[in-house]
Amino acid sequence: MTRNRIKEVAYKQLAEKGYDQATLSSIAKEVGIKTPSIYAFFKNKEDLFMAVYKDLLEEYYLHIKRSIANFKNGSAKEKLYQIVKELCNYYLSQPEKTAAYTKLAFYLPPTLNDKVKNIFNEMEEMLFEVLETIFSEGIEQGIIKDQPVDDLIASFNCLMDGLFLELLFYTEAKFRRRAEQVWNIYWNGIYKEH
Amino acid sequence: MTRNRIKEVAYKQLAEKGYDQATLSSIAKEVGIKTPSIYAFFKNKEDLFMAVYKDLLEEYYLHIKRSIANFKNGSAKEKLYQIVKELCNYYLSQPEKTAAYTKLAFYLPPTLNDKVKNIFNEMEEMLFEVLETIFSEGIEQGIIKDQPVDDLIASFNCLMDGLFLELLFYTEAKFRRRAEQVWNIYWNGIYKEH
Amino acid sequence: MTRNRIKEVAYKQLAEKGYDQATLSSIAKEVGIKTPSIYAFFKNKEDLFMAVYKDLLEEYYLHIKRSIANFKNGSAKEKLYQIVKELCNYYLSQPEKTAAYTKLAFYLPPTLNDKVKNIFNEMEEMLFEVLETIFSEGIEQGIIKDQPVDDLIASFNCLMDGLFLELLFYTEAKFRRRAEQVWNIYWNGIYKEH
Amino acid sequence: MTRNRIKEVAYKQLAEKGYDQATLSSIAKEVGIKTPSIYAFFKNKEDLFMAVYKDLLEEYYLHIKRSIANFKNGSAKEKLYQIVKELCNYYLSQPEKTAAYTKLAFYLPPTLNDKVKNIFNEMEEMLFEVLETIFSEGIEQGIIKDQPVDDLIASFNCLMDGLFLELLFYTEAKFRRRAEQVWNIYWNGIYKEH
DNA sequence: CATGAATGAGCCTTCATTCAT
DNA sequence: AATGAATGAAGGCTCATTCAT
Repeated sequence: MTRNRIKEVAYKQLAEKGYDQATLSSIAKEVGIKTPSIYAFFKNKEDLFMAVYKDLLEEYYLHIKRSIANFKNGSAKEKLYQIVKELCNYYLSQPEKTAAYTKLAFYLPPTLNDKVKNIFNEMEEMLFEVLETIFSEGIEQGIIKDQPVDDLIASFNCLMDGLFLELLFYTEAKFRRRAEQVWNIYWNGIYKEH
Repeated sequence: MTRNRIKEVAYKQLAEKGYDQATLSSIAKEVGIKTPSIYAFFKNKEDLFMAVYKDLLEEYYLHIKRSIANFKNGSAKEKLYQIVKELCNYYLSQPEKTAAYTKLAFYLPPTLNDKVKNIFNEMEEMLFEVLETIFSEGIEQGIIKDQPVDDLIASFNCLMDGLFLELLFYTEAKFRRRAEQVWNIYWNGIYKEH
Repeated sequence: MTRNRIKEVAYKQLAEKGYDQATLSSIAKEVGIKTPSIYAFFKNKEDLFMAVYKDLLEEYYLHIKRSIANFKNGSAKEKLYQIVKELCNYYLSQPEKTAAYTKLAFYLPPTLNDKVKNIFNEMEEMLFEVLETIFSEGIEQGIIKDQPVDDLIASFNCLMDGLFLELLFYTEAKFRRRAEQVWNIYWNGIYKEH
Repeated sequence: MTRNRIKEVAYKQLAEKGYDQATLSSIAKEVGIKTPSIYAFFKNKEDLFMAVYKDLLEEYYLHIKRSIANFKNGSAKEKLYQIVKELCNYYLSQPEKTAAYTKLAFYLPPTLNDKVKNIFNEMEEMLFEVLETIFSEGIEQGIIKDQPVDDLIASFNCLMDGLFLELLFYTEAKFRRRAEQVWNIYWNGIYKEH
C-alpha cells in the first residue's frame, strides 16, 4: 500500500534529516512516485508527519507497555534491569525509528505540538506508575534503600534520558557497554546492603 | 558591532527554530538590517552558523575549564558535585545558548559535521582527563569504591547527558530539584561506606 | 440525475466565484461525488461550463421570448413597460442565474467565446426585431415621437444594460425603485405630448 | 522603474484575463523579469493587485473630479452632456484601464473587497453631490422639468452604467454613436418644453 | 558597510485529467 | 456510473546568494 510506503520513507527521512529537510519531493522520489501523489493520501505535509508521529509514539508506547507486562515476576532489581535492557534493545533494533523519535522531540511544527505532547504525557504517566510500584515494593521488601520514591524515579528517568541521548553518538557495541556501566553504578546507588 | 549582533540573533533563532527555520532574512529582520548585509560579515549561511557554533562550543568549553580550575582543592565528592552544579548553573543562566547548543547537536548541516565534531571531541577528552584524575584520587583516598574508572566516567557522563536533555522539558525549579535527586543517588552508588 | 446536479452546482459556483475558482473538485465536493466522476458526464471542464452556459442562455432566451408573446396586445407603452418589468422580475427571481450570466459575459474561456457569442447574437437580433416592431407601431400610431427607431432601440438597450449592471450592487427593494425611476424618465423622453 | 512596469503589466493582464489568469509568472514574463523579482516590490499577488486597484480607482476618481471642475460654467444641459462625453472619452482613451476597472468590479479577491468598496463609495457620493447640484439648479432655472431629483440622478447613473457595460461589446465608432443616441433620448425626457 | 534589484533552485500545493477497476 | 491512484503542469512563494552602486 502506497500510503504506508510514504509514511515509512517519511519517518526514515525525518530521522536522517529532520522535518524541514524531509521534503515532500525527496520523499516522493524515494517512494518512486511523483510529489502530488502524496496528496492522494495525506492532506498536508503536516498531516503526513502527524500520522508518522502518531505511529511512532503509539508503537513506542505499546512496546514499553508490553515489555513491562513481561516482568510481572522477578525482584525489583530484575524488573528495573529488564526495563533498561528492553528499552536499549528497542532503541538498537529500531535505530531509524529512535532517531525519528528524537528529531520529533526536538523540533515539532508548532501546529502539531499540542497533539503530540498529549501522547508524550500519557506515556510518561504510565511509566511513572510502573516505576512507583516497583520502587515501593523494593523498599518494602528491604531490597532498596528507604528513600523518597520520587528521587528514585527521577534518577531512573535521568539515566534513561542520558542513554537515549548517547544512543545518537555511540556505536551499538559501545552503547551496550555504556548501558551496563551506567546501570551498575545506578543500582549500587539504590540497593540496600545487608 | 554588527557582526556580533548578527551572531547573537543567529544563535537565538537557532535555539528557537533550528537551523532551517533560522532564515537569513529572519535574522536580518531581527537585527534591523537587510539580508545581503549579512554577507559583508559572513561568507555564507554555513559560515555564519559555523561561527556561532564555534563561539558556543568555545564558551562552553572555557566555562567547564574554568569551573574545574576552581575546584582544585576539596574532596572528590565536592569536586564532582561542583562540576554538576556548575554545569547546571551554566545551563540555567544561558537557556538560549543551551537550546542552541542542543539544536546543534541534533542537526548539523552535513558540511559542518566534521569541523564541529572535532571541537566536541576535544571537549570530551578534556573532561575525560579531569574526571579520570578525580576518580583515581578518590579511589586511592578510599572515598570512592574501587571500581573501573571507565565505568565511573561513563555513568557520570550519562548523568550529565540525562540532565542536559531534561533541561529542555522542565522549569528551572523542577530541574534544580531533579539535579539534586539524581546527584544523590549517583553519589550513593559510587562512594565507599566506612 | 447526477448530471443535472453537477450543472446546477457548477453555475451556482460560477455565479459566486467565477470560472477559475469554480474548480471541478469544489463542484464535486458540493455535489457529493469525487472529482473524476464528473468526467462520466462531461468531457471537460470546458464542456461542463459550455453546457451550463447553453442552459443559461437558452432559458433566458426562452423567457424573453415567452414574455414578449404575452404582450401581443396592449399599447406600445404597455408592451415596453412589460418587457422591462418582466426582465427585472426574472433577474430578481433568479439572482444566481443572473450572476452566473454576468460572470459569463465578463470572462469566457477563450475556446468558448465563439460558440457563446453566437447565442448572444441570436438573442440580440430577436430582441431587436421585437423592439423595432413595437417602436415602429408606436410611431405610426402617434404614441411615440417620430425619431430614428435605431436611437430608440439603442437607448432602450442601454437602459436594460444599466439596470442589469446595477442588479449586482443593489438590494431588491432599491433595485425595483430604481427600475421605476429609470423607466419613467425613459418613457417621458420618447412619448409625444398632445 | 521596475515597480511601475510590473503594475502596468499587471493591470493590462487584469484587463485581458482577469485576476486568476493574470499569473505572477505571466506578468513577470511580459515585464522581462523572473517571477520572484516581483516580490522585491510587492509583498503578495494580492498586494500587487491592491496597488493596481488603488491606482486605477484614484486615477478614475481624479479624472471625474477634474472633468467636473471644468464645467463650472454653462447650462445644466451642457454640464450633463459634458460629463457623459468626458467619461466616454476617458473610457475610450484608456480602454485597458477601463477593462481592468470592470474586471475589478466583477471579481475581487475577498480580502480586498472592503478596502476597494470604500473608494467606490467615496466616488459615488461625490458624483451624487455634483449631479444633485446640477439638477436642482436646472429645475430652479426652469430648464429641467420639476421632478424628484432622486429620479433624475438614478436614471442618469443608469445611463452611465449602461454605457459602461456596452463599452465592452462595441467598437469605438459604434459606441460613440450609441452614446449620442442614448444621451438625446435621455435629455428629451427631462427637459421642459416651452 | 549597506542595500536595492535580481535570480536559480526549490518548496508546498492545487488543478484538470487519465486510467484501471 | 463511480472511484482510487497517479500525474504533468503550473501557481504562489521563500530562500540563499550575487552584483552593481
